Amino acid sequence: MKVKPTSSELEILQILWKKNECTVREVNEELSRDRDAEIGYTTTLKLMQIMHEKGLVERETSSRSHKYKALISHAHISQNLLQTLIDTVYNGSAAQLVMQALGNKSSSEEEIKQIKEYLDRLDNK
Amino acid sequence: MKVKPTSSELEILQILWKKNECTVREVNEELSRDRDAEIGYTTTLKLMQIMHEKGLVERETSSRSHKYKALISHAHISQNLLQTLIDTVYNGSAAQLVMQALGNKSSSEEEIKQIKEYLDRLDNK
DNA sequence: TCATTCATACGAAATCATTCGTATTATTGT
DNA sequence: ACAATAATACGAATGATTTCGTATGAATGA
Repeated sequence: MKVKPTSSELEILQILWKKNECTVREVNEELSRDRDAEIGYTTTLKLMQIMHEKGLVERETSSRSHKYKALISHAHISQNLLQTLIDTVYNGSAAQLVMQALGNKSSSEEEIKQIKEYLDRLDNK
Repeated sequence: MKVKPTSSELEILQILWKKNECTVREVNEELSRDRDAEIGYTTTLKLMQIMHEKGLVERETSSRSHKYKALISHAHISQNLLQTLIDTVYNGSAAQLVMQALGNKSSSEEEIKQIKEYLDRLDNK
């Protein structure tokens, strides 16, 4: 149950989650856009081949340019990363993390309303 | 402004934050306790020397066994890691992260109450 | 057809992080 | 005083991740 994608692998998974299905070229272009530097095509290819060996992605090889898909869910990985962060940095307290997350300017009125509703729903169980 | 401690460095920072000031030996013992394997003294030493070069820690060299202190705050790093997680995994939405964090069994009644109070306080501004 | 283009496969260099061995020097207790 | 103990410094092995070059073969179009 311990899936630990490296940080490059995570970047690629992001893209696959967003687009659902991708060729290496698509991923490579997206990747080069995300970082500001250009990244070699074969670099991306190699990474994705390794991910395939590890079982992180599956691929459709019927057409010449293979189509890749993520095999682990976004929910699964994010849950994992989140838990790791809570354990290692917030000393196990989800509340602490939550409060820091909300302390940012990045959370709007609307978001906070959503969260309150969510908490109310949690309460009613 | 981009401080990116490696994962070993982060482990050491945890210890320094908790104890405020440490010798290499103290860190080494704590570290060996945290992982279940023994870790060589010089390994820890080297790591801390590198952290010193990088400016992650400062040290007091007046006594024979140097005293190390973290130079970056827990708040700063955790904010950073959190923001990275939100950006890369939750597509910039703190609310999404918060909801997933609270969906765990790891958050107790008490924690949820705390968060609600916190949100109310946020509202009154 | 055949040169060009574009895909995969794969080895290996480059980089970065972790780990430890050894040398050297300071401290301590008998 | 001096053997044993314990600290730093530092080079270098190991291991993991990232990057790319080159070989090869399939598709494309002039």
